[in-house]
Amino acid sequence: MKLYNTLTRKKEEFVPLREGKVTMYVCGPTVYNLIHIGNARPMIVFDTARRYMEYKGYEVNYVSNFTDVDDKIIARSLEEGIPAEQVSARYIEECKKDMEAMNVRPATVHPQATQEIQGMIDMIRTLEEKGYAYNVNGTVYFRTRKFKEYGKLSHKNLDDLRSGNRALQVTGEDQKEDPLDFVLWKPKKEGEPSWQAPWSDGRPGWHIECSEMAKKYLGEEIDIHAGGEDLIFPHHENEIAQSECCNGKPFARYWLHNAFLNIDNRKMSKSLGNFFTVREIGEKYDLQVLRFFMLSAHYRSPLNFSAEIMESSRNALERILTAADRLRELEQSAAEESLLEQEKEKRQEMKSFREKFQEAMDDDLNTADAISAVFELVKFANTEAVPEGSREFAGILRKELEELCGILGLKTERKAEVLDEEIEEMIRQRQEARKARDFARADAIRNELLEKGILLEDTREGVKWKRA
RNA sequence: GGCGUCGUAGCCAAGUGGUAAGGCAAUGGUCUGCAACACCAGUAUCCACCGGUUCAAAUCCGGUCGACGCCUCCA
Repeated sequence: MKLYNTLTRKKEEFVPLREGKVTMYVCGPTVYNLIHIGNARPMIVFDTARRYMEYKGYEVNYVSNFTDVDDKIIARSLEEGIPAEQVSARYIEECKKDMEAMNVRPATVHPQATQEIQGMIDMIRTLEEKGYAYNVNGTVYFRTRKFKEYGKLSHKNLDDLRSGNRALQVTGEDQKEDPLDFVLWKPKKEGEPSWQAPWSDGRPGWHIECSEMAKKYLGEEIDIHAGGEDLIFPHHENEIAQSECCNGKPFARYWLHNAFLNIDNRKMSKSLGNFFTVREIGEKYDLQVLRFFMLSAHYRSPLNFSAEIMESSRNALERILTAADRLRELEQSAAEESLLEQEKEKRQEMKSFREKFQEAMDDDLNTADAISAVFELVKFANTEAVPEGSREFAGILRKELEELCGILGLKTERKAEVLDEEIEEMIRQRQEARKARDFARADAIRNELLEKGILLEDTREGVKWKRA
């Protein structure tokens, strides 16, 4: 498969360091609040990448961190008058709930920064010993000038960066040797969480967290490092500097970055406050719809979120679920048991959809194109699986649909749900009215149910319902 | 200012040199008591605009206009 590598700005054939195994690190959220739908994009996209690689037979060691020490968490803890670790513990739990609802699988490991402080201190010491770090009154900085390749990921010209940073230099960063130097360790302020270290009681800089956690759980050299495109600079650039200077070898071979999610064509940002949490969206839609929406565009294209597009996504996903429901019914009710002659040919024909799907996914995870292959399979199933056919054929199609959807992390089975006795009774009454050909009454009951959010469908197999 | 991305039907979105996938919405039809689901049909002579290269371009090159991202915490 080919992946677009930010480092080389090219699509490259993916070859893991060790055959059959993939090590992958995805930068996770800072847990100071419920996650927003922008956070959800990398989670969904890279979870899909992981699922596809596993489908291809790779064993994927997938690590995604929680940043649980940070200014915003501290601010929140002061606001609520509770310890910072209570704030982060709460939002880690909430985040995991959202992930589950989006069908994002738990990572192999979800390390937390505060549990890995000693490793970070060790890394900083090594950097200091090698001359890549310096201590000024308890604050330790990374000496970017000493790392010749600094800027290779973001393809930045350091002189431009330095001139662009003039403003920073005059605002109290004058103790740095160079405006591009960044913090590895900072001393605590009153009331902040802190850890003992050779330079001061304090806490690590943001970038060193990921360098250390990737190293500890995946090794000094990893296959894939991923995250949002805004992390390219400075976060990932700094990770490269720290890791490569400390370990003396290349850090990540493939750098993957997802584009941003906009809201009604405007950038979403925490500081602007125009963001939706995943939780809020979950109140209006099944979060499978959000997942479908996220995968309907290529991960490197900007994606716009709006109510209209979510409606469209909901309906599109419904089409897939309806087809899956129908196949499951045919598996029970079709006339024949085993494959008919003409169905054997159809089974061969069916393989083209999977081929198209794989081709799309092999091409830098083109999920939009892969979804189109799923819809072609849906149409094929709706047309070719018939009550007069065999249960085996319906089953083959059902499994095919389930597997392709499964790679995308889309469940084809609806949540089992039991209706209120009152509603069941209304449905029964309507059936009686229909039997008596009292259609006025039948329609009245149907409309009443619709107002309660229950949509009825009369089929050959009897009356069915779903949420409107 | 530096680096980079994008502009395809009402909406979303693939396609990146060989003559426009797929989905949503809308329309007509079949099915249905009526609906819903499903199926069938048609639906962009054309891919922001201008010019160039080529037998051939939405796809390559140059320019124009427009939208946007990073360079600062941010997925």
